Amino acid sequence: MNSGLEKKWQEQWKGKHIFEPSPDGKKFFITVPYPYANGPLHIGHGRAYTYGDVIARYMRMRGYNVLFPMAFHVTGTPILAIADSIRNNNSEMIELYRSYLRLYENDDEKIDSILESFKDPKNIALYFSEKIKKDFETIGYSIDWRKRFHTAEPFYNKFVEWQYRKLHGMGYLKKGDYPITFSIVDGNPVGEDDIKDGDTNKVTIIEFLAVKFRFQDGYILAGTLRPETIFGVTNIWVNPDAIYVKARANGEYFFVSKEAFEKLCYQLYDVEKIEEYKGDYFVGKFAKEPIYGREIPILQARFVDPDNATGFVKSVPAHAPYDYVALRDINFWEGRIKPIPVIRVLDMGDLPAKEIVEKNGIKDQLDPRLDELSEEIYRLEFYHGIMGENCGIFSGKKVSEIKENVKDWMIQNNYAIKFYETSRKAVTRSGNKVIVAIVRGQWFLDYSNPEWKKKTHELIDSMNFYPPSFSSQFHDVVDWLRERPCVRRRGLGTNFPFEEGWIIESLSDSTIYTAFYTIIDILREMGIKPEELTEDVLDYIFLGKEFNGMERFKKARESFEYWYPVDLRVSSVAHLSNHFTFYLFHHAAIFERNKQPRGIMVLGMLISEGAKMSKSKGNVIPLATIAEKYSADLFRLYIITNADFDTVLDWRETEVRSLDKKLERFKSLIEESLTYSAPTDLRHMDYYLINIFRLRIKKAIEFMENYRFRDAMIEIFFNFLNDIRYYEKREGEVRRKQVLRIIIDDWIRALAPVIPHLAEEYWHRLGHNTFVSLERYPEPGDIDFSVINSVNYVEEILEDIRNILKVSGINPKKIYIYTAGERMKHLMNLAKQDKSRAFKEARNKIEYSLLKQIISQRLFDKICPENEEEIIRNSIEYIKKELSCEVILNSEEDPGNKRALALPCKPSIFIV
RNA sequence: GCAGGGGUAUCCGAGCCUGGUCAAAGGAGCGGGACUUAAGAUCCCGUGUCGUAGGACUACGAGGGUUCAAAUCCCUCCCCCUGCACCA
Repeated sequence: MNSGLEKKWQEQWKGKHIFEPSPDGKKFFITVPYPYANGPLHIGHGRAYTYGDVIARYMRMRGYNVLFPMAFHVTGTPILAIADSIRNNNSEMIELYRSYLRLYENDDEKIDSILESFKDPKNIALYFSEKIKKDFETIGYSIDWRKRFHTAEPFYNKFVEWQYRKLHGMGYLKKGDYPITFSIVDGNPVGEDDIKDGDTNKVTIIEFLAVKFRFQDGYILAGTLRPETIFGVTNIWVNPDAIYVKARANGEYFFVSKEAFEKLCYQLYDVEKIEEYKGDYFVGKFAKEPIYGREIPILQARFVDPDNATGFVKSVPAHAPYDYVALRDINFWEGRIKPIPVIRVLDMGDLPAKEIVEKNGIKDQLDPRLDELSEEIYRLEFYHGIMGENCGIFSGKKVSEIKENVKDWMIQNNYAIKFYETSRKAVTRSGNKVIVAIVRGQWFLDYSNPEWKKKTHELIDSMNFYPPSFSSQFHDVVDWLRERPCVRRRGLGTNFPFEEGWIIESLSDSTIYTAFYTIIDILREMGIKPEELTEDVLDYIFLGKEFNGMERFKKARESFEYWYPVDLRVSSVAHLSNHFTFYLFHHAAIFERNKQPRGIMVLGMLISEGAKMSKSKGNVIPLATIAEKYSADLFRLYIITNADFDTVLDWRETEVRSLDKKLERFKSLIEESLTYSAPTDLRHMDYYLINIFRLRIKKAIEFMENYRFRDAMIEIFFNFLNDIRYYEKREGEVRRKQVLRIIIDDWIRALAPVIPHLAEEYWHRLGHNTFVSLERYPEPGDIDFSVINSVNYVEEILEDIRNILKVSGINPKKIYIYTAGERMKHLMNLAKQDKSRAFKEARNKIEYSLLKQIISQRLFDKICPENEEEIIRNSIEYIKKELSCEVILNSEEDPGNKRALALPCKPSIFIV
């Protein structure tokens, strides 16, 4: 809508390089996490950058030398996977990308050729980073594009490598085994994106315990999530129709289902199949439970799923509804099995499973309600259960306290091994089964290191958070972060420096890159080659360690010294428990105290028409269409004003349109004033408008100092628009146009951070030839509150009169107003200090009841003008006009006997 | 499960940290009026209940409590949302 005007100023800013600062004066360094460049961005991404930009622009106008850079993230598998899909002619992916390209291209042939180029992942990253940059320019962000880079560049690889050398040197890297979701057919780990419905129905990894029951020359493995009930095991369940396997692993023989065997191949070492059986082979045979060596029977049950855990289930009929019902179905194996209670719960008998099953009238083992009941009993026993006398060293302990200990104890005594299973049956997008595999030799960032945690806690204590409550949340996250795998087998990114064949994972390579912004353009400008970024060089630049030959890098060192640390990092709450926290950890580890982050601003998420944006709902709004469809300034104004920064922001078309009307109103107010000049003979209402404007500016600045731009804009945009409307009501349109000229310069500067294009345009049309973007933010100046108060006072009287009219239904001919005399003022002042003394001074009933009113309405706390009569007299014409009838002030006439009832600040009123 | 956040009038959404000035900001919607040939836009008034004088009553998820006074502080319960690890 404004695209011509907006483009004009964007080009001017760009052409004059006004957002490309050099070290000079007091600095402010603000960053927003870079986006992943695998497609067009939507307005959700725009929220963080808009906030960042508004702050950047505000701080610039407050006299800071502001750096606001950005770059592009390309690390990881998604871009690779997209290129693969396009190469494999995956029609879904091709259509998706075709639709993305249509946002930017209208020539079908060109789209095809670009799609063709996407078979190379680098081209996807390059194409979209270029487009994202263009989109951002259309929103008017004051970004310093000289700092741009992407995370697969050799320069960046050197930087990340350096970081990992530092971390390794400090002992913050670790190596070990790690369970992951995995596809056997693809031979790859799979992430949420690779799993069918993985985004809506998450798959997590569940750690089962596979209990070892001695059977023939090996062990039957029975999976369980409740190891503490092992003491009450009475039998083992097997599915008679499933296929089972005898396998060798870890030097022992195991019996498990065929499916479990496949999983174990990826969880244990050197797993080998020896023989296959049908499930009924086991039925009626015996195995030995590991604790006491009791012989227990193996029985058949249809509820046993061979594709869940090991395919054998240990049976604890006293506490597991499934087991109880299955045993009941076979008449407790002709009475030879008796449930063994091992957990006591108050208010329940010995056999909770029996109780709950009978209470709910469960008929057989396929009843779907059994899942819920199992859950219920689990909760009950976990939180309120005590281990019985037959539980060895655990007897008498609370279940919730020893559950983990039982697990450890069983593993240590070789009674059981771990078995990992997915939380639900899952397949990849191409339909291949997902299992849990253990990665050997996985490298981790050791976030559990107490010394590292301590440093990070200290950092958090030294920082500012917006909103402040997030400080404690960060402490919490730091406390329970554990080892985090930091390398992957595939994807774009930086090679792991300590072992071939690994790539540093995408979140792990994006922790301290804000430091890189300070030097990247200098490296390029000076023709420095990536391979020159040796450990010595980067130690010098970032840590100040001198070395022979450091002269060449002096400029980079100085730039880092000047700009670092980041003063404010802005991003959405989604980054809290990952990126933001890693950002803090890594800074705490690597940089000196005075180079650690100073502030973090956490934004709420953005939804569209009341729902989370998603392709399936069709409510995703691409950033690319915003400037053209609405105008950048309208978008920015909406983002800033429609919700507090720390709450959910809902993009609603109807609300955008209604905001647009407000913006149009603003535009016409300004434009209508351009041809007028300021009046020289200032009147009462002129002073009112000037002073209320100053007051609004003052409040706005106070809000903005805490980055509360919404509140600030409510003052200087919405409320002030209302002030102007009120002024016009009282003084007329022409006068309004004239008087606005007095404050128009200040007003435009005040709004410039949020609506920079309009501000720039009007600033120039007012005859200035500087950029408003580089002007100083207005100062409020002295505020005369008496003018403001007197206007409010008159409005309160009007409100009272209207209320009386409404209730009484009188059609007024004459209105009498009486202001309070000195006597009542005196009593009020007394009441403020000493209520009982005031009552003593009351001379009569009327005074007494008025005093009561004063106290109950707390009139003495109101800002009450001294000269009430004069104020009303000055506005009497206005009052008459508003009520269209005669208004008589402090007349000798007193037809309603109201004169004596006047209170300070609350004149009495009589209407005929 | 673990952690965090929330439930406010027709709807969206402020306020609660620092209790009173809160029938509760700001929008949207709805009703009435002005303007207009009309529609739209804009502006004004109204929008819990009752009330022939500026008031009273009932209200801020439910239930208790603290207090002269609670949407705001404390306790219990119910419900909802977000993140949880290789996914950027």
